[in-house]
Amino acid sequence: MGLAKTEIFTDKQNEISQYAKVFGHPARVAILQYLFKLNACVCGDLVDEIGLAQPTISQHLKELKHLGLIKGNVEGTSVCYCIDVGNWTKMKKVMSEFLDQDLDKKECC
Amino acid sequence: MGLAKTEIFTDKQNEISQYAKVFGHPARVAILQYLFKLNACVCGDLVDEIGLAQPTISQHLKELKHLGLIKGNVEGTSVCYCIDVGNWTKMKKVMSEFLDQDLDKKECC
DNA sequence: CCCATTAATCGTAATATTGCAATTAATAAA
DNA sequence: TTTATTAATTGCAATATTACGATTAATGGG
Repeated sequence: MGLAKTEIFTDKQNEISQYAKVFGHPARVAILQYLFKLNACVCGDLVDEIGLAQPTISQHLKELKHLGLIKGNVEGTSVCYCIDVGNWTKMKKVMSEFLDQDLDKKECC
Repeated sequence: MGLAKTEIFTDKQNEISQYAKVFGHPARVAILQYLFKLNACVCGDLVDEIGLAQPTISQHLKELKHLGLIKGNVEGTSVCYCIDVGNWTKMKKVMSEFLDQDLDKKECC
């Protein structure tokens, strides 16, 4: 099939997995880390920084933008990307709630 | 292609994306949440709880086990699964480091 | 206007993922 | 030993993802 049966899961479960999915590729992780590191916006030197072709980077940026984790601003011929702090914070709350579950007496085997 | 060029990324970036990838499907999120909720081990009532066929659940469990996030214990004809607390903690550290980056002055657009 | 620069989009090939029916393996019960 | 129960494995179809070459916007400089 190749497609997840999202309708049988809760909105929260789908939300968590959507965020996780976008982090599920090292290129997108690298892009986000680079945007954080620069402390300022970056354009297409992501293509130089990461060793992937321009269309590939563009595609990854699109997915990050689609989830709202980054914003893009046109500056002349280039486009400046940066973290969307508000949405990043929202995402962190959702992911933390999932990751930080009570670990007391969970093992039995 | 369909395959990520993992060799051009750091070990950390690949580690983060691997963890994220396994959380990138609502069924696996649901399985983990259920294991947390029960406060004890579960066997194959995951098949009843989640609405997917037994082979499908089995496959998802395999992926979670492969990353070490859950453990399985054979008990008679059934297998009891539970969270691997130690590895879950390790994973949390890696993911938190990535998610909790400094958000000060990151936006430009 | 013409050309250079930059990034998005399109098309496509290779591979991965998801899901399940059918089967197999493993153990327990009778 | 036979049978029932449970879970893993196999095989396969449908779809998604990844990557990139080629092309297409879109803007700026001359």
